[in-house]
Amino acid sequence: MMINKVVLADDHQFLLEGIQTIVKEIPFIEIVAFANNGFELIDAVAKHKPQLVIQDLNMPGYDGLQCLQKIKTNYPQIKVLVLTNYSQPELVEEVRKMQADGYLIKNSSAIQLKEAVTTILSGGNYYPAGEELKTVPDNSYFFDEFLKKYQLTKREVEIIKMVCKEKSTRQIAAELFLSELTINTHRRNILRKLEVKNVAGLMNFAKQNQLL
Amino acid sequence: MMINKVVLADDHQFLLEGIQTIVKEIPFIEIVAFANNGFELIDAVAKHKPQLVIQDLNMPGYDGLQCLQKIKTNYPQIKVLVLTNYSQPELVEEVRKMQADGYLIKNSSAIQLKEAVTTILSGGNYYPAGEELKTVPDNSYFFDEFLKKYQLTKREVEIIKMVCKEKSTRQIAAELFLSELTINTHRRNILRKLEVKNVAGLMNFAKQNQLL
DNA sequence: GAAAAATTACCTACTTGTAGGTATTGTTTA
DNA sequence: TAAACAATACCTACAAGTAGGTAATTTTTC
Repeated sequence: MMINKVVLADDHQFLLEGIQTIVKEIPFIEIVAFANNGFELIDAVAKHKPQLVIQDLNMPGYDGLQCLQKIKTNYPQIKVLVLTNYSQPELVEEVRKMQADGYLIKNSSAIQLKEAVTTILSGGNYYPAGEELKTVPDNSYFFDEFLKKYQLTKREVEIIKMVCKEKSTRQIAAELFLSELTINTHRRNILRKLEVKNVAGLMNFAKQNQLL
Repeated sequence: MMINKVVLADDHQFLLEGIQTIVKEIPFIEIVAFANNGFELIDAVAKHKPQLVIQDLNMPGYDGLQCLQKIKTNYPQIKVLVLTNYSQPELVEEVRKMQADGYLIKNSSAIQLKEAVTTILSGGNYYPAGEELKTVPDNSYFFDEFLKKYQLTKREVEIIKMVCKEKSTRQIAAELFLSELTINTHRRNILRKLEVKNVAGLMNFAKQNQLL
């Protein structure tokens, strides 16, 4: 079996890393390039002629749909798996029309991602059934990997989100029926794990990782 | 002279408002719809058949280029003015190829925006000369209007940006060669003007207004 | 040139966040 | 069933941010 070349494109650096750690576990796969925006993606595809492109929708420059179209027009043999935050059914249709070989919501599980990749590489399609699109349990994180990387617990992620919504320690404690001291501990652990030193740092992390 | 119907599209609510206040000062203009993403834009165009569309590139869902193409394919008589943050010359070419009638970097002046609109509505094109694309002085804000709305001064915007870069009051003071007490005052005024109560609120504002 | 606005600066007081330590309980997993 | 981890909670101390007041100086605007 030949080695399959893959190009990854996502404008969020940390997500790129998360996807990478999952994808490179799949046998017979080599990741040959990363792209942070549409321009880089088009360049990378032209340069490496990969078997598979895994790409985000909604990147700066060209966006994902635009890229998809370009790739499928110029290199119809290249497979494309589309990732997105948006679980809008309209988008699935657009993506399908443009001949993408698969579609995955970003917070799917690592297993689903691997399934999608192997299915597509062996010539199949990977589209979620209508039901799956709606039920996205908060714990089936595709970003297990990403959470593992930063060692964040579910509670910590929950608190990060609340801090980003401008809530104070006191408010968070009240909403979760916990002691302020507990929230304090969580906040301290969060900052330590993310290696940042204040709320601004925490929010920048959250933004870069689409936790918001 | 007939009234020209205009549709505005930008995914940043505050920017929509800023653009609106400028555009509605132009005579013989009626703003018939706003869109926060590509889907809404396409819907609005189909519904209102405007004379002019003013649209952001880089919106969620369809992006700007995609929308532009759809509009120009289905309604070639509709004029489109493209706004963008990116002063990438590659994009100008793409936009021009797709038959847009004008292109404007978002932090141009209000006067330039008005010029662009009137030029386009009287049948002309509005594209920046190569030079203008590079020299974007920080004070020629197209968002005078937006700043006016929140009454933010240049210094305040500067400090907002630094706070968002995780800098403490002390660090900001040191970098600007000012007293910490002064930065304190600025921060207090910023929070009051934006009607938020902590760093998280400030950052959410900055994010929504693309100040980062 | 006068008026208005922006920038700078100080004072005080209080609230919130950051940082270190430790420890108990419950849950997950090897 | 141990062992590991997550979640809870307390203590102390200090740093940083928030909030009110006032006011002098410089810059911008009319």
